[in-house]
Formats: sequence, C-alpha cells, structure tokens
Amino acid sequence: MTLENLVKQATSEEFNIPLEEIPRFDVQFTPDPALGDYAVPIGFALAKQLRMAPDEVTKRLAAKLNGPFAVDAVKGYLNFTMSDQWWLDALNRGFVRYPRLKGRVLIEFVSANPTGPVHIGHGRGAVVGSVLTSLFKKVFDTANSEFYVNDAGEQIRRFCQSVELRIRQLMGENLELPEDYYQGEYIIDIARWIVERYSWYELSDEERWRVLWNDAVSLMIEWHQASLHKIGVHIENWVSERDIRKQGWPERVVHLLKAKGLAYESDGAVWFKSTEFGDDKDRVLVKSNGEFTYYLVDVAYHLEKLENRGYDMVVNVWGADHIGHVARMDAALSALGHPEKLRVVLVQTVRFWREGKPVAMSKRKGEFLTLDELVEEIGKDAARLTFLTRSVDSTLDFDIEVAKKQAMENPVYYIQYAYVRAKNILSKENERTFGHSVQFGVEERALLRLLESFEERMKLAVRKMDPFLIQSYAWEMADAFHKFYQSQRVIGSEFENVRWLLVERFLETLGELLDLLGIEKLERM
RNA sequence: GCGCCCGUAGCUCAAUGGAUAGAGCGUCGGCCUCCGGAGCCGAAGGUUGGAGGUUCGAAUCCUCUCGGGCGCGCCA
Repeated sequence: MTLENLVKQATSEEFNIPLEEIPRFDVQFTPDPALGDYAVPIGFALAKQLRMAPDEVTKRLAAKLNGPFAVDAVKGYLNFTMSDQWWLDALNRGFVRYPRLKGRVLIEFVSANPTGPVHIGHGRGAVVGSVLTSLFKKVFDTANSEFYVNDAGEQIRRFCQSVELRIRQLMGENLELPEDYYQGEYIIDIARWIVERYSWYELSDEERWRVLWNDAVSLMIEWHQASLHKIGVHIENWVSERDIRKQGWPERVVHLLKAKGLAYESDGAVWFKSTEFGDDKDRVLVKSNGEFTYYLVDVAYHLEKLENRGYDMVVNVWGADHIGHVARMDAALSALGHPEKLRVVLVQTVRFWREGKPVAMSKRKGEFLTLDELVEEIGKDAARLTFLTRSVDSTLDFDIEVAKKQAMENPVYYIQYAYVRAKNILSKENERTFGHSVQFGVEERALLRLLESFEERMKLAVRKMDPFLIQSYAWEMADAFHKFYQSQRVIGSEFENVRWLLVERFLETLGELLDLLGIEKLERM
C-alpha cells in the first residue's frame, strides 16, 4: 500500500472521519534527509478540522501507523524514514517508469522559413521540441514531430528572385543586388549548385522558375535537415504549405466559418469574428486582393492536423515573439469546433554572448551565426544542454565561450562526468562475495529518493511541457551521485553488492534522461 | 494604452502552497597512499522589486504598483 493510502486509512480510523472527508495532502520529500525520507504535512489541515493542535494530530497518527518505516511526528508533519529493506526493494524494482496518457499528439517546432539557413536563433526551439517529442513518445499513445515548411508566399518568391540574380551574376551578367533581396553567401552557393546542373540559358522562363521554385527550395530544406541532424534533432514529418493550399484547406476554413456565421466581408476582404472567441480584434482571412493571409493558411494547416490526421492535441513550440498569434489561433480552432486542442509552448528569447559582448544578428545583412557553426564550435552536447539550462519561460543568456569551456560552469560535463565515474566503477573486474545486507547512509538515501522520484518528475515535465525540468533533474542526479561517490566506496565495501546495484540503477536512470535529452552517454572523457 | 513572460545572494538562475529560500560562477579556506580531483567539504553572501489581500502556512495564488523583455499589420 502506498504511504498516501496508509495515512488516509489511519486518519480515518483514528479520528473517525469518512475517507472522502479527509483533506487533500501531499507526500513529499523532506527538505533535509536527516528528518527522514518522506514528509506528509497532514497535521495542519486536520488540526483545523478537528480543533486540535497539529502536533497532537500527527503524534496520534504516528503511534497508529506501522509499516516498513519509522515515523516521526514533527509539528504538522509525519516524517517517514523508510527501512533499508524498503529501499532495497525499490532498488531491485528499478526506477524508470513513465506516467501514461491517452491520445495522439503532434509537436511542431523550428519551422524556419526555407529562405535561409537554420541559425542559432532557432536552436532553442529545436532542442526544446525534440526533447518534448522524446518525452511524449514515452507518455502518450502516439507522439510525432513535425516541421512546417513555409514554401509558398512572398518570402519564397523573393528568395527565388535572389537566387536567380546570383545565377545571372555567375553567368557573367553585371547586376546589382537590390537591398531587399536575400544577401547571404548561401544564396550564391545555391546559384552555383544550379549552374553546375543546368544550362541556365537554354531553359525557358517557365523551366527556370520551376528549377528555382522546386530545386532551390528543396536544397534549402535538405540543408535544414542536415543542420538539425548535427544538433541531434530528427524531425519525422516535413509538411509543405504548398500541399496544405493544394488540398484546399484554406477554402475549407473560410467555408466552415461562413457556414457558422463567423465570417463576413468588409472592405473587400473576408474577416473572421475572432472577437467572439476572446481575440481583441477581428482578423482578415482573405485580403481584398484575393490572397489568403498567412493566418488563414496557418489555421488551415492546424485544421488539417486535427481533422485529416486525427491528432487529439497539437503542440506548437513558438518563439516568444509569436505571442500575438496564440489568442487568434485559439479563437479559430475554437470556432472550428476544436477548443483546447492547441497547446503553445512559448520559448523565450536567447541572447548570445561571446566574451561579454553580444553576438550581432542581422538577417537583412546576412550576418548571423548558423546553427552549424555553433555546433561545430562547441559540440552537439554542450549546445543542446545549454539551451536547456533555463525554463522555457525565462530568457536565456548563452555565452558561447563558457559553453565551450570544459569546466563546471558548463553543466554538460558535470552530468557526463558523473556518468563516466559510475561506468568506471562497473568496469572494474572483481569478485563480489558479500551478501545483500545493507545500511544506507545519507548520501545513498539522497540518491535513492532522487531516483525514486523519476516518474513524478516526468509527470511534472509533461504537465509543464518544459524540458528544462529533465535537464535539472539530470543535474541533481549527477550531483547526488558525485556526493555519494565522494563519501562511500563501492568496491571492497561491506555492502558492495547493494552499492554495485545502486550504481547500475543510477546509470540506467541517468542514461534514460540523457537519451531523452539527446546527450551522449560517454564511457570516458 | 492593451496582452503575455520575467524581477530571488555581487552575477546567472532553481525552488508541487509547507519546515532553516537552494545551486553554479565569483571571493576566502580545506580534501587525492584510496572505484578518474572535469570531483567533494566548509565560510561569507537574502526585507524573494514594493504595498495590500487569501491561507494554519506565500518566492509561489489574487489585487494594485514600480522596473525589464516580447508582441499588438489586409507582414510572414
């Protein structure tokens, strides 16, 4: 029986209270291992209900409770110190268990425009999205990752024009690059790639446009995939905006909204009454020139995910600068009969630093550090982990020089070092002849209860949709291990067998977290 | 002006409504005859921006207020 149920039952019997009238209480870890392992602050609420002092309540409960633990009443708290045998049983069971939730989930992230390389500004969203996907795959019936390719619209047109101009320059034409064209060097690379494969001047206008529209864009998408792979992000679905348009989803959205009386025409445009769903102003769906707004196409895309592919929940990892889209997207999906199926993870901005100076980023001038360059400089693991060192709600200062250093400032080494140390112990050849008795010390108990909280920590990470919580859990686990390692010997100890098992479980559990985080499990460093 | 995020140690950040608010960096002082010292231990450092409120209990929830960030297009 769980501690929670034991306490409930004891309370009911001791104070003659029906089970359903017992106030809610938590089972939590004590702030200090010296107080015990688990704490149940049940005395406070009951004290009021029973008109009794909190410590009187807990004292009576403590006297009544028995099980594989010692129990202490301190103020309103019941403090449980679990028996060594109880911990040994837990150790034998293992700790890696996930909460289970029903449903099919789709996580969309990065979705950088295919008009330029993935740059460091996309990095945080990419890593957050990929870790969320790994986690959700363990928790939900189905979870898939998706990259939405904005391969239609004005930006792509301008991109194609930029490539074309560079092609003509390569062919020897003397042309100026207009200011509002894409300036980056990579445009020249694409132009060169095309020139190497096609006899440009022999193509008709239509053929040229098709090459730009298809080949140049496909090449960008391939580059995106390659860049993301380098930082350990492998996105399953790449969905094209062109396909969403081709399949008539935008028209369907307009049709559905009109049928519900939620769309109207004004000033030659078609508007959605989003104000009826909490938005602060109505939104244009179809511009007066007949073109669809980006907003309409995005709504259409979400409708496609829900209705065509049958996802129960769609998660979007967006930069904080997309805050304005949340209300209107919610509004549209509610209007279309899918309320509360969209969850937006807003990831706050990252500021990149180098030796105390901000890293300049200007897309216009084509000056930006690409994700490739970052990964090349500091490595995949350091890049991934650094992006996860703050909760998604907090802005992140990413100092590239610090992340490159192999020092404690850099949590990736701290965590990996703990893993290596543990691995190293198990690599020793030895004969273990001692039995399975044990007395766990404070450091071991600290590590044990951290391991034991695996499922709960995962539950919290899912609820908050924040991979930062996995990173911080991994860090705490590494911390607990370093302390254990420092204070207790494994090999040659009186409790060698049990400690050996503890190290194995630690490796198994931390390894699971490293897998989720997409960080290498090093054996040596 | 409106909406969202953030104000916690010198700096960067943690903390399910619970006990004495914790880490890293920086500063000062210790620990390898010993499974890897990329580690560990200790010291110093706090009116959790401010004011009210809810609660047995608030960094956490509510109201107001002051600072900082982001966003408020028939752009994408």
